Amino acid sequence: MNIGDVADKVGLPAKTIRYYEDIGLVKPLRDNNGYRAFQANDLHKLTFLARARKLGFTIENCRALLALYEDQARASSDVKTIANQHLEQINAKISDLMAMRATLSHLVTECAGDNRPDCPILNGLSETLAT
Amino acid sequence: MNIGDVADKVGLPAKTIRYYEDIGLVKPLRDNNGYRAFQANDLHKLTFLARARKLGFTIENCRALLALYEDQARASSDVKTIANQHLEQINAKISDLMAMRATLSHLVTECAGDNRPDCPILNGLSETLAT
DNA sequence: GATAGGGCTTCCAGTTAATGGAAGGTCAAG
DNA sequence: CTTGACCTTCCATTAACTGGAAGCCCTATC
Repeated sequence: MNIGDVADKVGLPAKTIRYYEDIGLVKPLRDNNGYRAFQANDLHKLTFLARARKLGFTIENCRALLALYEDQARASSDVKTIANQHLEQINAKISDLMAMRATLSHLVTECAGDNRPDCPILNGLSETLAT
Repeated sequence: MNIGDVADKVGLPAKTIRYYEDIGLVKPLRDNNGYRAFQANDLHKLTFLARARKLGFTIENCRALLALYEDQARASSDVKTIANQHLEQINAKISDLMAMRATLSHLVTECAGDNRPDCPILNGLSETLAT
């Protein structure tokens, strides 16, 4: 299967698939004309990658997960460890963002948002923030 | 004031302050020896930048906010618009992350995490995700 | 006066995960 | 045989820094 069809099937841009080949995540065969010839196994891996990336795993985590995915003798605990670390990072990001939101929405509600120059948002950014 | 002292005061690495000069956010004077000589106004701007960045504003947003900050005739509504757009982006990111967390933690709770190879996390990533 | 240290300077390269675009080869239809 | 849609590679760019090399400057100590 050519790259365009693969892109449609797995929901990744062709550019991204070429990039994944560049960094060694997939190794499609080549036709005589030089076109990439993707096999069923390549499609599985790309689908796997698309989903793992959508869940926010880094490329390096994806590489590790893919290796485990292909290792029939893997221990599920290895996978769980990676997933749990990632969950912790997600939680940390959510906390960060919620703290930002609290501070910023507090500033926004205090701002009249009119034609006058007096602005609690700018004041809040220039004075000490009660974070 | 030299860059090291400024870095300590405003809580930004010296590297970052030089970078901010590179992209035109601050324009410190220079001493005869070529060292940057930061004035009180530079410190205010850098403090402002540090706080806005900590709230997740992009550099370009910071540039716009800084311009408004220095514009005595600004309308507070201009600031509020930027802040509100940013709030929306924060909310969108939080939603994204919470969806990721839901899917991933579901997969994780189903995984035994033992020595056996059977792993619902990898299965979930290779099959269709119930996102 | 020599030297050692710490701080300062510039400039170049690398990070993440792609994305955009140029120049050019290939294929199927009409 | 030409047109248009694919495909190829390669280079540059994105955001916001960060790391490191090579080298100047300043102060203190021997």
